[in-house]
Amino acid sequence: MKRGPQRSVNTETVLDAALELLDAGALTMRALAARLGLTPGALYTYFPDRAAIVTALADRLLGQANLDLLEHGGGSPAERIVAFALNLREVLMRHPAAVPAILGAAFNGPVALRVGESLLGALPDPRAAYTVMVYVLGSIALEAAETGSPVAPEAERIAARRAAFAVDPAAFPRTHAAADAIAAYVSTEQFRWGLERVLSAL
Amino acid sequence: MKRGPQRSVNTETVLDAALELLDAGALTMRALAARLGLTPGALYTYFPDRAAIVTALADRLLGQANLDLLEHGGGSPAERIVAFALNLREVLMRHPAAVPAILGAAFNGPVALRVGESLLGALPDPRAAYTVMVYVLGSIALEAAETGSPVAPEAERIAARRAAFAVDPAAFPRTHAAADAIAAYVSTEQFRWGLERVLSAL
DNA sequence: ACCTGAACACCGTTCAAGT
DNA sequence: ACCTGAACACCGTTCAAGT
Repeated sequence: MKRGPQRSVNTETVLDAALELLDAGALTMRALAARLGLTPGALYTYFPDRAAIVTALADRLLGQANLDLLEHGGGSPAERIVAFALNLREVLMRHPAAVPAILGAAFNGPVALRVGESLLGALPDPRAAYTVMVYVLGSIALEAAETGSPVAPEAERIAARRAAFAVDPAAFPRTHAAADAIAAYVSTEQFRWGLERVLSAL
Repeated sequence: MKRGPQRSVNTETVLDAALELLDAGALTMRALAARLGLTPGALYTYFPDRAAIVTALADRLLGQANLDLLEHGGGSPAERIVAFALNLREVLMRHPAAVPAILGAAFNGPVALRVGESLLGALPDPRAAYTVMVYVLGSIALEAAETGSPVAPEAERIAARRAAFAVDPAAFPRTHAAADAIAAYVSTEQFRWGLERVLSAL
């Protein structure tokens, strides 16, 4: 399962190992160094501190989303936004532990700038573009917050939510009646439904 | 500025001190104990671990929002949702360091259940209600992520964003042209504008 | 430039023992 | 029930010294 120490260490191999550890909820400078066959202090040759590693990871992950779907995809601007958003959600939900970092470093990184520029191409009003970003990143953040690693398939996660859901029907009648829909809050269908509604208003 | 150790320690006084430390970005069990005139181990009489303190803090903060605005306020359901959302944003933005915890513990706490139930009263379709929650919590999370403590007034934060904003106009023409609007992403006006658009589609 | 060894200044949590 | 003292098993970061 685990690979041995890397042959040659560089910025990229440090990030590779850091992402694996972050996914496992065990990203410490000491664990990272050990995995690379180094002493903790050696890491400071590659990054100034731990936060810089996490920021670089966030930008790199954002870069794995397929921007072509937004820039050169088929269909209307709204359809291209939906396609890109679905892809971004898929990419980020592979690494839920990294999502809070992306929220934090959201718009400082070089990749984030490109995404923002392309989004303004599809949706020229910046207020509208930001509303979409808020919805997409907010959805992913809420979903990631309750997801462990490794990420279970969506159907399983929804079933687990449904099974764990128990509220007093007398105190919370509407919530109790909506249990099925609430369990499906983390579904692709809910994500798409909300996004399409939001886009229809912009 | 700082108060001395509390006279009598209980769950509430622990949370009071914990919130002050969280705001200062310095919530450690040792600092918390010291502020209460205790030894670190004594804290485990009140809470099972650090995470439980943060969760309790998140629920308590959510409880400071005025739910009456949503349940018994005047105007249409949409107007009541806007009024409550503005109030919630104000309450949470007083403690930006606590916001990630609220995102995480969003819907486990007792107060969160009450908020959800009331929201379903104003917006009976659960998919629509969740879309609103995503927008509101997403907005607040993005805003909180870039805010230090203590929180500067909104006008100052926007001016600082505008002053710090510099992108290559050749590489990012649309982003460059939208600089003023982008600086105002964290404004109350942007928050309200987006929320009203979202509500209009639901 | 890259890395080690060792240290510094911290963490959260546990637990026997006291009151 | 509440608290201390002391320990255990960790952290991130720095830095002189080596290559």
